[in-house]
Amino acid sequence: MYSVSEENYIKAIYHLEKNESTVSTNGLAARMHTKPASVTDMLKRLQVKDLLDYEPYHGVRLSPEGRKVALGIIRRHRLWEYFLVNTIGFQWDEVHEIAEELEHVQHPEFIDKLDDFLGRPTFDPHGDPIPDKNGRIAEVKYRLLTDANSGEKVVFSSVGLQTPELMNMLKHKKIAMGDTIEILEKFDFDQSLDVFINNTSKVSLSYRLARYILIPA
Amino acid sequence: MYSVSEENYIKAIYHLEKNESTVSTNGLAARMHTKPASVTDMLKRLQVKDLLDYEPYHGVRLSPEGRKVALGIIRRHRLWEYFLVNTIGFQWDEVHEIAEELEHVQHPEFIDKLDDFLGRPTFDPHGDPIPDKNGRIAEVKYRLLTDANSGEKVVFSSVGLQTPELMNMLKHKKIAMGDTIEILEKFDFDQSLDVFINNTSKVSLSYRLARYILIPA
DNA sequence: AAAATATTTTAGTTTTGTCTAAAATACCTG
DNA sequence: CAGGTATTTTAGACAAAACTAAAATATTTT
Repeated sequence: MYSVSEENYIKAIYHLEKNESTVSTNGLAARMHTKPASVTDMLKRLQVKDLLDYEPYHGVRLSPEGRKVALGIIRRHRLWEYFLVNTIGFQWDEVHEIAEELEHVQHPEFIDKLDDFLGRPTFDPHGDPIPDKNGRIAEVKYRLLTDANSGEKVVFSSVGLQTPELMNMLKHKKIAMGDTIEILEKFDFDQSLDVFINNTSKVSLSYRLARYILIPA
Repeated sequence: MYSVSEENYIKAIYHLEKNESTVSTNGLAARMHTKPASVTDMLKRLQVKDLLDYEPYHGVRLSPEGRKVALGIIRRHRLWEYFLVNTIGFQWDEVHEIAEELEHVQHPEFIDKLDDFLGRPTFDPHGDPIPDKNGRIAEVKYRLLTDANSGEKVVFSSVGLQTPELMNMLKHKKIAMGDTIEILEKFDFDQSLDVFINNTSKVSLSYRLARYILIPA
């Protein structure tokens, strides 16, 4: 249907739209590890295919069709992540790259069968909701760990970013999804936090790290 | 590592080498549904990458490295076929196309984990042997159903071709892998066969069809 | 062995997706 | 609001993988 490259652009736009209302060429280029000129080229192609509304110099938004395509890609990605962790035993922090490849294998009948086999899961191992076969997706509200107050005891429920760098960081600090985090102290000086993990180990988290640790709203 | 297109050429050459000792440009073009000129282009590229030995006008053979790559692709293809049938419930005649896409997802660690999860199977649902992680593959000898004698009772063990057309044909005749086939009569006129399937139903098979039904040697 | 035929390669295009350098537009600041 | 900076687009190239048409090489036939 659509090429791997086209799908990756659609997916990136979808994710960027969650933060900014309209997506910029430079923003897309940064996220895709490509140059702004290449982005412009692709946007023009995707515009023709009615996957997005693109106004030169004024950013881009997904069309309804584009959003549908995006949800399909995200569905495949997250189902595969679920499979990799719950079926064949990967750690939750190892699966993003592999799912990134698998998500481009289309064949709707196949994906639905995989979905059934997995038991129609609604959340992937990172805490992100999985769209169902009709594109319906749970609206989940998280807040950042940095917004929790001193003394609060919360559950690590999702990550705000999925790079190997972040995964390494978390592994090194021995913090995993589902862990209980108690805020011991918040430092004004550098916004860093001291926390208590699972009532067991005391850890210090920088502001930049804590921003990507999501907890229930 | 290698592109999808490169992998498909490598795989095709590997399969063609099983019949002819050296593979022709036209033969490859036919199998790849492409033109001879395109094949020549690709052969030159693959030659540079040391995946094959190519002598202009005199055909091509895989290099040792090329053979290694081919076995990796075939391993992935057949593991996925096994997964599709035995894990998520596809019929054995529906899985070839999907595996054709999945086989190009690399990530060795992932494939080995999948292999472990499946229980390191040695044969795929079509009766073809699956290379292990070191590229070792069972040497299986089959003969064609057309070589069986009248009165013989044999087991349908593998197929000589994997096209939707053949799969449809077999489904229509209600013949599946593992079935017992008794040769009732062989007709000299058109080389067709009358056979008895699972001691139950009498079916007539054309020579062209029976040639693709493989039985233990 | 020359002619006819079949196979294969070369040459020149096309499409997709990328790039760099330069031009155009938007925005920000004084 | 004019000038400077930042962002975005255009123009022109390139590589991969395909194509068509024409040229080159092999094979087969007589």
